[in-house]
Amino acid sequence: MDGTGSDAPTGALGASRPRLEDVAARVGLSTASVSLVLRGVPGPSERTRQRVLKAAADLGYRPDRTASALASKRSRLLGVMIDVHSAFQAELVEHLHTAAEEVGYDLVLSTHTRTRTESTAIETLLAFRCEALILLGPVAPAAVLADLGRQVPVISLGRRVSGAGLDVVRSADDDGVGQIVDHLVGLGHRAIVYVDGGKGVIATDRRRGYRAAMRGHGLDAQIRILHGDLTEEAGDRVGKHLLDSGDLPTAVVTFNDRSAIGMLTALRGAGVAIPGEVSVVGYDDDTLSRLTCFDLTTVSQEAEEQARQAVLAAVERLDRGRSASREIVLAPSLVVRGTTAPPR
Amino acid sequence: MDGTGSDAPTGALGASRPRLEDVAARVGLSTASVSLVLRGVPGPSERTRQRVLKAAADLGYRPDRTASALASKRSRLLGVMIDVHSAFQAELVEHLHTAAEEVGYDLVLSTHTRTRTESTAIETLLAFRCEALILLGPVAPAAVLADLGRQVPVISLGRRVSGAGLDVVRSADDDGVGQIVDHLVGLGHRAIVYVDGGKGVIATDRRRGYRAAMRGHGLDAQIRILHGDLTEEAGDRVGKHLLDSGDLPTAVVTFNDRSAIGMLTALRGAGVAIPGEVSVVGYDDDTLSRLTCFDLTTVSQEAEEQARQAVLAAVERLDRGRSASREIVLAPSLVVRGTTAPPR
DNA sequence: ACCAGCACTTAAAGCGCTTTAAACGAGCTT
DNA sequence: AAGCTCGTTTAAAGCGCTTTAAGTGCTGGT
Repeated sequence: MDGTGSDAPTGALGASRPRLEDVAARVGLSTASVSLVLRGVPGPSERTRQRVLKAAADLGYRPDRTASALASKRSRLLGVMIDVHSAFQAELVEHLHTAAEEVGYDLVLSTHTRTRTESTAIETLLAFRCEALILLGPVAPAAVLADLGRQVPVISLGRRVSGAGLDVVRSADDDGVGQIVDHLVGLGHRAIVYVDGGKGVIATDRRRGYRAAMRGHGLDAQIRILHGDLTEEAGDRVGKHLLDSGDLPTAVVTFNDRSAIGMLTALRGAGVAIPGEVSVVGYDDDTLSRLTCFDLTTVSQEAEEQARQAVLAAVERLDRGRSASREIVLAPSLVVRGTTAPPR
Repeated sequence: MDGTGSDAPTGALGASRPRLEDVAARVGLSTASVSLVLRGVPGPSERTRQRVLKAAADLGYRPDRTASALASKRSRLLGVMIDVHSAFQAELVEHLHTAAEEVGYDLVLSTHTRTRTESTAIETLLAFRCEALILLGPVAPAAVLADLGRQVPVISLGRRVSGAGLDVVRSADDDGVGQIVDHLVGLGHRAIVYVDGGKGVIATDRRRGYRAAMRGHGLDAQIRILHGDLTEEAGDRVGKHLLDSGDLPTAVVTFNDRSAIGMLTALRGAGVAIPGEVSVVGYDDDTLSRLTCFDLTTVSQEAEEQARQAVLAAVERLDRGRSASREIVLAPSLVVRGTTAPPR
């Protein structure tokens, strides 16, 4: 150790690391044998296997993905497009990682942001030669996704895409909202307002779920949908609007947890007791919603299961030759916390 | 369009896409020329250039990163390790993306989670042959990072790492907290409590900043530090503790915005007017803090500038041969919003 | 005419790995 | 002794690109 504090490598790829050939030379075998051993392909004798493994370890050999991808024409890479700002998607990524690892694939993440479009993110994934793409809540038109799906297996996670030949893994959003309404009605609520989440496919499903459930309980007349979007901001705004209108419902259901948190803050800030005077419910079971300071009743989307199913769908196409598209709809589950109670 | 909904590719890499050779054949040139044109290397004539570009476009040619990385021994990839759960890091990633793009590099993201250690995340990055690593708030011991830095240029973003030969880009955390204290004292506060953020390097710096600033104002006797951590949970807990103690200060400074939000909720929930009775300040200028429902006074870390500097540091090492390590310390800036006011 | 110099263009040798067909011995038959 | 099989190993041909030295055909100077 020279401790000069300035001995970091400067060149492109640093000192050349050991190659397959170096390992082979060390044990006096061909690179072919070493390759077979290292990939766990049956063939080499036990003795060879041990010697190779030892040599590789001694040399600190680590295969070069780039080279093996090129040679094998398999990258064993799944491309994941995310919105790096979404807490829920962050959670999905975590589960995708473990699921992919279990089946021997690696993930490459690409994010779309205000300054980076969805298609740029996808381009990047394609340039890495990902074998399949898992898109989290893609917003691109179905036709575009269908096109993409013709080049590479595509799994849409969270968003319904009909007739595009893609695989879809999602949870039954309408059912989720239905469960919320059932829960509230069960507590005795009737004046249940819904704060909408915009014009996306998911928002449509949830809104429909609200309508259907209200009608199912004979509350057609009580259906009341307020304009909102995906942010805390929207919840706050709608909350203030409700307060101003002087026509507070006994329960508010919002498109997602973020919106619910805005709503919560607006109402509490105005001295409204929750759940004493008004019950509030969100959707997503966001990390935020679990905090004791919010303690929000919400709906869990079973992130782990969705992730597992998405990876499974990819593997079925890649390794098991499935070619027909599949849609997997999971049942969401209500998580009752502290923001719901019988109406006063 | 056959619209059967089941025509997605099933094989490993889908139908083989056009190669350099195909483009070359189409214009009757060698692959060498095409490669030169496509990479914008000077040499080919204008006429050739045009024809190649057209042919490539017609064929929908997209270079194979894997192959070119292998051949050129340059991946032009920067590895970024993030904690996918952090909103602030998400923002950094966004800026890193644009900064990297400007200098012709691409990013590969790897995340560490509860189930995926920091070193696994780094291994992945290395396997992709990233030319430099940008680690967001790494927690590994300095010695480990120093070791890594011997293999590949490493930039620690946000965390101070002394004498390990790495580049560091961070903001002056002590100064940031100092600015907060100055602001509060300027408003007339004296009883200013600090809620700590644990035992990390960053927490240490901020705590020190608080102490120094208090002393600077002759408020040694008022120094009061409460145990906390990085979560909303902690803020909430400490807030309740303050309420119970019956000894409310006139201002509370917390380690980060998340903690501040917990604090805010706890105090408001107990009917304490903010900023009327107590002022609250966070740190990070988190997306959350900007919401009208929190409207938190906080300190901005200049995410964009930090990202730009980190990429610059990498490029200096990779393309400009710098070998001495560098530490870039940016000045944070106070963002005054609605949770601070003169004491009652 | 001849060659130097210039502007382009290209053949060919890899990059570090995978993969396939072929080679090799050793142990069996017949 | 020739022929077979079987288990193990390997030579060699790529994967799709980059890169370098060597080519080509010009022009213009002498």
